[in-house]
Amino acid sequence: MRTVRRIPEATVARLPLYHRGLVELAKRRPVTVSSEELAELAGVNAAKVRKDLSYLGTYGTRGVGYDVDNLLRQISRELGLTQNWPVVIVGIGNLGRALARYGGFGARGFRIAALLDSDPSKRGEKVGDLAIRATSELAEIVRSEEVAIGIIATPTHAAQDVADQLVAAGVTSLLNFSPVLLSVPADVAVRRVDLALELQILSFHNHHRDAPDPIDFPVELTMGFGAS
Amino acid sequence: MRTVRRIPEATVARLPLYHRGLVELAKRRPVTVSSEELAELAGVNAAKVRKDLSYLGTYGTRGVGYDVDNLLRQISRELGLTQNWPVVIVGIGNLGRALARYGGFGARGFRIAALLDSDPSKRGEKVGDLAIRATSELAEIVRSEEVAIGIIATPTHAAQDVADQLVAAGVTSLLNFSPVLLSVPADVAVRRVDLALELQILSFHNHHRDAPDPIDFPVELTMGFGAS
DNA sequence: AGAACTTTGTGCCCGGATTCACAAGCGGGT
DNA sequence: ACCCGCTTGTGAATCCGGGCACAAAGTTCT
Repeated sequence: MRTVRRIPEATVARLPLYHRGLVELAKRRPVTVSSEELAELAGVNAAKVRKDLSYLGTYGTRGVGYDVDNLLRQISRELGLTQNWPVVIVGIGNLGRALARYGGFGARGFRIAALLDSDPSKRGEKVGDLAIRATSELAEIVRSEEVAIGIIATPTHAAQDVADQLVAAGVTSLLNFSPVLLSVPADVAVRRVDLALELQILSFHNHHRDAPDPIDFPVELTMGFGAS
Repeated sequence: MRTVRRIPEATVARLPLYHRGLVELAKRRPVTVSSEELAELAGVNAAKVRKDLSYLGTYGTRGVGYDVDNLLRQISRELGLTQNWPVVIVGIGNLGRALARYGGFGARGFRIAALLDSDPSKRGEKVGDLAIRATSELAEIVRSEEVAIGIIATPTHAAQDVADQLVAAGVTSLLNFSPVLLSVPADVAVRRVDLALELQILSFHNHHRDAPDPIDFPVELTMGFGAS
């Protein structure tokens, strides 16, 4: 085992799954988990679990499994969830409002620092226990609260402009709900959540289930994704 | 070139990107696109665009590019977007409401057939131009409207139960917004959108940007994802 | 007609990720 | 103290997807 290996992106994307599985598990049974059980919880292969966890270090005990509390701590540390990241939500329309009221963030290491919208008529309106503020306050808020993550829930046409403002203010990670491709400096991390895109992928599978291309034979539908 | 090749899952996930790019493009300039331009629009490599499109058939013209209208038609056909898929949304809380009012679905081949919620006090309430109905009507609605796609926006604890009901009613594709792993028959396609998970991945990158593990050296941050 | 240029379609290689399979290591029982 | 059973950690094989680079094929210009 090496000093500290670089963690593959695919593994990073699964760590939150293990994290959640362990949180659930910890409520019931604060002892140990085997890679087999954890794999079950996360919906992946047991060997993958072991390899993923081995990137974090050697925290398992052969013949026994992993100590739940310790593993949870290690994953949290690796994901940086020991600190409470402040996030700002820009664009308080239907989606922004829903995100603002969504309880799941607070429960998992994130704190909504501010809600911003460019529409003056929304100014001051309360959503949950935060008031909507002007986008002009963005830079000031990001600086004073040390916000590192920005959520973009604006209409499509405003997304790039908002992204630019967020980056200029010092935000280094963006979660983009608009269906456009944002152009940002290479050292800014962007993740996009595109709802219509997800439906279109499902549409593809529906379509090819009912009407497989004539020449094609009913090939095994490899639909393990999503759950996997 | 073969008869009809199986389309790789990775390609399927990109077809919607090309689709959107082409829709935008078609508004301005109804002529041809090169793989280079399309790659730019979708944020991917030009060779990848050509390879992806070659799975659909040979629709390009060497020395010229692809006919925008035709390509759009072919991609739509492949994704099954020529028909207007009816979808039901189950769980009309913050998120369900936002999804119900989100205009993006209708614009891209989907029609919201019904909004369902188990809470009797919401029964009949209008969201957009649809009234909220009882989950007991689910089976009837799915059958009569031939709904193939279900969106689960319920609280976490209800998600599996709702999934079971949807599957029992004949829905073959699920878009799951709850952070749990749904267990469904192998021939049902599931995609999960987990908001907290996305933030946790961003958290990882933030964390490892500020405080790379001491033993580790500041390795090149491979953050092309999301935008790529 | 032919040369010069453009852009597709794809063979090939490479790197990353998944999975298998097994040796190494730990605990419990005798 | 030793053996047996269980579970981790990881080499090795495989699979899949990305990207280069180039031949094939079309267009335009002279």
